[in-house]
Amino acid sequence: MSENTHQKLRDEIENGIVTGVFEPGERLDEVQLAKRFGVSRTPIREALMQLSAIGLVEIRPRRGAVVVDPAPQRVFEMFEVMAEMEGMAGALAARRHTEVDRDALLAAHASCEHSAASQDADAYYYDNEGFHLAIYAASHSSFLEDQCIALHRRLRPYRRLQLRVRNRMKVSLDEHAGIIAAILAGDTENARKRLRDHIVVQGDRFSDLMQILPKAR
Amino acid sequence: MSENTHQKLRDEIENGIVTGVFEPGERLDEVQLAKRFGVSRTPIREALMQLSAIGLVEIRPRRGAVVVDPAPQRVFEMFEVMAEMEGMAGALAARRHTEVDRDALLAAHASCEHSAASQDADAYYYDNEGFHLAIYAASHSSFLEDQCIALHRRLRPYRRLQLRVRNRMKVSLDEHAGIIAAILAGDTENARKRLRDHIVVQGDRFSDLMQILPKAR
DNA sequence: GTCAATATTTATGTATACAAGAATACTAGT
DNA sequence: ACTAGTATTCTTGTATACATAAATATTGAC
Repeated sequence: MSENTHQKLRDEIENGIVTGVFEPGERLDEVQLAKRFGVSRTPIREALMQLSAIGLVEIRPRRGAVVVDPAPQRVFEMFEVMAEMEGMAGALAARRHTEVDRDALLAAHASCEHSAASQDADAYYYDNEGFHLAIYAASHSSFLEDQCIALHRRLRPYRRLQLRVRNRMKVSLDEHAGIIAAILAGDTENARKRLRDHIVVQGDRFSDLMQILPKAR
Repeated sequence: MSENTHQKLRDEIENGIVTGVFEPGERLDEVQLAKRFGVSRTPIREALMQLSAIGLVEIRPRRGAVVVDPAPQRVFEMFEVMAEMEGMAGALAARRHTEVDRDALLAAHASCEHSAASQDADAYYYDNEGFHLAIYAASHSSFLEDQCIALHRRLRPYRRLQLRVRNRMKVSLDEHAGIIAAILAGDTENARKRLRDHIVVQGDRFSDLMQILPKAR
């Protein structure tokens, strides 16, 4: 290992959790992970410590680490907060966006249109992320951007499920169009409201998804 | 050490950073900390890992950990986000607070009045924290509450400075009264606005404080 | 005397060893 | 056969050892 291993392990494991390689509630055995990644327990533990600090895993004393499995109520709250933060990012973006930001937003939106047109849910999922990242960047608040990215990341698994909902891509795309228009027009409160609703809708749909989720496991 | 050491160390070091025992920019030497707390480097490192995950320290590969010293711009952004989150908590509290919450809010407010009356800045600082915690709790969103507490904690050092500003206690108290009234009246948007402004004012004052800060070091 | 190249030292990163608590298996007694 | 108590195993938590990169000091040349 040439460079800092625990950093990479942190990313690997975090990614594994977010993409479902490690399922919620799953026990993360240190020696098992160590073998898996071909390292000793030390960097594994350091990675798990970091993940516990950001709330992705829970470490119970003397009983090891498990992937947190937030109650539906809590996930709903996370969407609620996400909605507010996205709204804030949109409001700031409306006020502060530069020409570079505008081009990035339009390009991201175009990508979404493209993948929606070809009915490619995976591609749309990816491009949608880019769209939201562009908004965060346009807010010109690096702290808000960091916070949004972190929360967005944690909600990934739940958001991914939502694209399976019928017609969601089309609706999402329409909402994006309205959001972009509001931001580029400099209409802060409209941008805030539209983004907030955009996420809240996802949260509302979430209750439907919770009905399906248990079966998937 | 009978129980999980790294957890305690994490809290100790975090507290040290937040209260100024470890100054921003200060290098956190592992062996030094290990000696200081009478443990080996291992749990110290695990504690530092956790602190780096929440952004309180920065770990540069092979170059050790330092207490992060956010640029003024970034601190301002943190206040901006804090304002929005507090506003959200207030809005939710206005809608969802129970009788227990109401009593807690009134009690917290009474404590603030008391310490303000006796011109005790330290006591007011403490009671003020209790007031805000009561609002978070009344929001009945455990995730929002956690986020607010975490951010509130990180802004502690900067907020502490602000009470030195002349008359700040009196003004703060008046604002609290308005906030409580809005929450108890169930006026969500008024509560949001008042709380947002309450924090933003702190942020605005912050620019003044940045002029003083460099001298203090 | 100053700068550069090299040697030494110091601190971090990772692995391993050891200690102790929790989970599990096993044995004995009813 | 089932329960309770004990023994064993397994895993985490902490300490220590070793390797390696960065920082510092030293020496030599100009």
